[in-house]
Amino acid sequence: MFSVSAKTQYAIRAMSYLATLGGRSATSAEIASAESIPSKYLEGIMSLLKTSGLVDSERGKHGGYRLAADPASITMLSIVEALDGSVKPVTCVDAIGSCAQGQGCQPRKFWIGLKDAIDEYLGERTLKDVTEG
Amino acid sequence: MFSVSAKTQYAIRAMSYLATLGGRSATSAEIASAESIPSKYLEGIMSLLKTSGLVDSERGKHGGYRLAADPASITMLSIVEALDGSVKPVTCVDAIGSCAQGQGCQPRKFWIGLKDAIDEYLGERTLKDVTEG
DNA sequence: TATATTCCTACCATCCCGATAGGAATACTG
DNA sequence: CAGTATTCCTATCGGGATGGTAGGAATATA
Ligand code: FES
Ligand code: FES
Repeated sequence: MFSVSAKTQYAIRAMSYLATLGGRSATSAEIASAESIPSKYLEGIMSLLKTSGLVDSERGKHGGYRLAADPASITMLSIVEALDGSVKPVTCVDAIGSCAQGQGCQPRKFWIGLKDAIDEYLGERTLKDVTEG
Repeated sequence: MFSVSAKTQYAIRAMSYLATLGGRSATSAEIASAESIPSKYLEGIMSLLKTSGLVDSERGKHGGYRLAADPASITMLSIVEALDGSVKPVTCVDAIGSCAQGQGCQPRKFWIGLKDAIDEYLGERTLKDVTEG
């Protein structure tokens, strides 16, 4: 239960690898090789990270990816959300009525509390913590 | 991300309904009707709850289900685990080496910390809290 | 015997996910 | 300009999980 998608695990390992380079840039292929990630699959992941503004990219020869910010200021929550979207134990977390149960049910507050607990854990740890810890 | 299966949501609503009966027993059909759950699907869910010892059952005419314990002593974690298994952000939470990454990777502690945070939240709330709150 | 229920097994449709393929756009190099 | 290395885009595929249904066997009551 609550298993994390391979996509997100890959993304975090990739970000972690970039963090060890001290600002140097790396190609998708280099990261894939270093972290044992299917190379072609990683390309798509890096694109998502780019779209979310977590990494910067340059195309063409000598292109590659680099972190867009300091590892200490990139929260794990931002990485997770970039790939799998925001934490939603149930579909009605923000808008009540978006559940199968129209008007909300008893356990709803409980699920929202769970979301808050997860968000808090993910939000207060940074890429730096994870890479060094 | 981290969405809860319909199965588990159904189970919690069913347990919550049983909790309101004050020890009286209810048939699967009654619960299904009261909580708008596909009746035949709920049958399977109730069986799982039975196997896990969370409810008691009686067969035959005038059979049905009742809570096996006081709502205040049934943790939400026990319900969740009965249906979707234990919380496992990554496959190697207990046994290192059971991940694709053989020897463990940097983010592993981070994932285990997440598991602990979720387990704590689920473990310290009871069916009573959820049904009344 | 008739009826109401739990319980068991099989099945199905659909969606999601991890992964691959092929190429277009872009940028550097000589 | 030609060649090459890279990001980026789109399409596709196989497998597995998931939500849900069907049918009936076992069991208990009346
Ligand atoms: S109505 Fe959304 S969780 Fe019950
Ligand atoms: S080795 Fe299990 S999470 Fe990385």
